[in-house]
Amino acid sequence: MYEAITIKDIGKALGLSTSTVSRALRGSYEISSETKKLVLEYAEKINYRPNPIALSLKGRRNCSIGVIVSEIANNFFSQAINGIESIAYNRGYHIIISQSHESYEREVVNIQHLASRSVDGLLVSLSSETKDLSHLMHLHEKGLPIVFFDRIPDEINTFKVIADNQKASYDATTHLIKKGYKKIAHITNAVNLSITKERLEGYKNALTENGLTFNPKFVQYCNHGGMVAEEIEEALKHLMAQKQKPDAVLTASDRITTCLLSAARKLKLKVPENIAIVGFTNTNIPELFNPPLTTIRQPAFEMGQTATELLIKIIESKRPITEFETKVLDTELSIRESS
Amino acid sequence: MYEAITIKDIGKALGLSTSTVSRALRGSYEISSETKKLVLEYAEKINYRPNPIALSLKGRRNCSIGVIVSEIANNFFSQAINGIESIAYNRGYHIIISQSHESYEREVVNIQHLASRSVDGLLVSLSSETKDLSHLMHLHEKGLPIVFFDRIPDEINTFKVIADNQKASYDATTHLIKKGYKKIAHITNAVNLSITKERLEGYKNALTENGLTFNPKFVQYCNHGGMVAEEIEEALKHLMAQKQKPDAVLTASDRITTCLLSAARKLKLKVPENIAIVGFTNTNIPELFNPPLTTIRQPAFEMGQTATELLIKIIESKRPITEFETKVLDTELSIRESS
DNA sequence: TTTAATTACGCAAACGTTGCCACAATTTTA
DNA sequence: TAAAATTGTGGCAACGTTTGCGTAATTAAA
Repeated sequence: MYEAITIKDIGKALGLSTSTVSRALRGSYEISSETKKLVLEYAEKINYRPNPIALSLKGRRNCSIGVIVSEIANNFFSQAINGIESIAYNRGYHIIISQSHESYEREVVNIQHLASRSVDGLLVSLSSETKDLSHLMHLHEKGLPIVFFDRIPDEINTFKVIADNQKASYDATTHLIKKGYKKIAHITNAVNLSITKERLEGYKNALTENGLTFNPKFVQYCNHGGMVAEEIEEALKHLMAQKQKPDAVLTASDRITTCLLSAARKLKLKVPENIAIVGFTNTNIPELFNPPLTTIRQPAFEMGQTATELLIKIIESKRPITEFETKVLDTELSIRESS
Repeated sequence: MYEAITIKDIGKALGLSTSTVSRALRGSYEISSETKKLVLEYAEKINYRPNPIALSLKGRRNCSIGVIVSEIANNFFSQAINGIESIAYNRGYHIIISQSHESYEREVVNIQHLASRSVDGLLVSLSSETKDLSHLMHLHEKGLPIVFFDRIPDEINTFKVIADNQKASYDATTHLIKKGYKKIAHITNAVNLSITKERLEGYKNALTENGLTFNPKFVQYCNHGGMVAEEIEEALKHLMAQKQKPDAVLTASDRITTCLLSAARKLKLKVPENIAIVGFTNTNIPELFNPPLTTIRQPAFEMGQTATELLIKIIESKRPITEFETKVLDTELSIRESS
């Protein structure tokens, strides 16, 4: 369709074979400098661009990175993607973004699509439904570079980048306790996500270290991670229907935090008088909410950058890397009027 | 690297030639039903997936759509992308998302990358820097299906999908006038964008039809469309430094709207007492702002859906389509306390 | 029974590129 | 002066798939 210029056309025009042209373009030492010059100049003139598809077929790198996240309509992920892009662009890589919408099936399909289009590496944040990792394990074993960020698995040994979730929710919970709240609930993501476990851990630790007992009924899991507003409303209703009503909530994701504020308003609960809110969110405008939100901000941009640097390191490494680490980045607690 | 199963492997295992296997898989009439069954079952068993790269090289469709927007960290675009995906997924297409970050150069590079990876079609919303359309024109002439949405060009004749921007800002401005505001400013996007012109037009019309004179000094253009917060702050300062100070502002994009609210707060301006705000934004939570925002909501999801349906129509059409139209979808004005 | 039509399959080329091997021409070494 | 090494280039296979053409075997028509 787009009859692009090929190496053949150049060869024909210059009376050279395709192999000579190919080598000339790649600057091979076995081609005379006159021929090289001739080819290079002509290629430049007619604006020749190698066909990446043909290169992929040949199994060469094509300088593209696949990214899969659950939702781009999420401040954390869109900021992380911007971080990813900022590094990728400078290093000459293109990124291809895909969403799982928290669906295991979509995750599998999209990852397979990316792999089959032979991206050079994958940046993955798992969907909340994902329990079986064989789709990724398989690719990883075959040598496809993969770096996980935010929502990471235990089973695969590679670079991982996360925020210090445990410390973040420990600090946030401690802040609530210091403010005098004693019945602190936790509305969080799907139970199997790494971030859920880490954040729950920090929350628990803060409670017990401050002499409060952990009440499992105060933890509400949202399988859709806030994508379905009703879920959060239900969670809040559940909490408020208990004889022990919470006086504060720690929320574990961008959407859960805003949805909860919305739900509280619907249920005519005043924030923070009836219920205080501290939440993980990467919104740019926490102070514009009513009331201004106390937030835990993840270093999304930096996480994206770090993950990408590590991925490119694997991709471009001469020898297989066997020593991996998990980078843990600090979060930022900003106290405002919602708590 | 990922030694995937090929048609050759199937052939070898079943004692058939690759051509027979290929035809059997595609259900060709010249293959006996037994052979077909044999091949199909075996392929299913070993989970054969055709290599999309090889297919692309052969010039066939590969069921992928390239999407380019300025920023995914923008409610309008992320919702539009979700609309795009909802249709694409059902029709068996994958989408590949790319951002221009309002940069002409990035737009060109990314579009070329998408085209060279042989996507079947392109869904484009122009960057605010884009004036020269030759990169797209060229692809369009070669027959690559393209559908524009939101930020559309005049020069290329194809399907386009937009919101009724003119009516939207006409109605919003009229609303402000009815509320008694008389000095209405307009903070908008880069001057060359289609949406900027359309929205300015509606704003002007509303003013003149209500006996107010249009004051060019009341229009502030933001080349970064709100991606740079300082830009909006500057714009507001400019407006408030005039002897004729505005008493209301119509903002023309997601980020401009929220940034303006933020800037107003910084400048100790009360909303709506000192300055009323009505803005284009697709935030899910306009009522959570302080004050709740009067918004013009674009049907982002539907726009994405419509654009995708049209694109697939072009892609799958047997004969070239020559009759194109521009779909105009209605917006929704929701009046809240900011005006 | 001979010829024609049909069925079911294989061979090989093509897509754009790379990389191994071969080979002629030139230069160096013995 | 013959043999060997070097230089610059072309030929060809390969990546995975599709497809036009050829053909053997079977069936139908004459």
